[in-house]
Amino acid sequence: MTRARTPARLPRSIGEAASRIDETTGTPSSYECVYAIVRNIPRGRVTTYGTVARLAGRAGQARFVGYALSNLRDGSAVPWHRVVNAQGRLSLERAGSSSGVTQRLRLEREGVPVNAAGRVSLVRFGWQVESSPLRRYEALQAMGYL
DNA sequence: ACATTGACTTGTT
DNA sequence: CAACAAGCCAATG
Repeated sequence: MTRARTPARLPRSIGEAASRIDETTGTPSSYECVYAIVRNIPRGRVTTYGTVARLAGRAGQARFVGYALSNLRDGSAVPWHRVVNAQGRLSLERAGSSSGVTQRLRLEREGVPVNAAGRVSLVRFGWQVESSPLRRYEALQAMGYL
């Protein structure tokens, strides 16, 4: 089994949050920091890969977030369907993944409309954590990871 | 060790 | 709008 690895760029306290093991998925702990943020996206809201990356202390590493989410196994409790790309589109649909249907259904079930082009209004349904006074550390603190 | 590949983003044309 | 380029970085062969 792989040893818990702490992302080098993260302050120790955040790194410790990241090292919390998710036994259910058995995923590498470096992904756990990403999952921690995603778990805090409220029902009926969506946010972008880039925003999750920023809150996870990985600004500019949106791809890493996508990679982490792709590593989730089926049935995970992490609400991955609330993460869309910067244009408000469902990346899974564009990638031709069958999970795109699941994402669309889950979003619509919680009141987030997806239009025919596979797009969500970030203005109306975007998670507002960015525009709040909360910044990276404070956001994590508020979420109980510091 | 090197190249390729993504559930990405931003800026430029 | 669409297409392209550059930047990003862990995983994979």
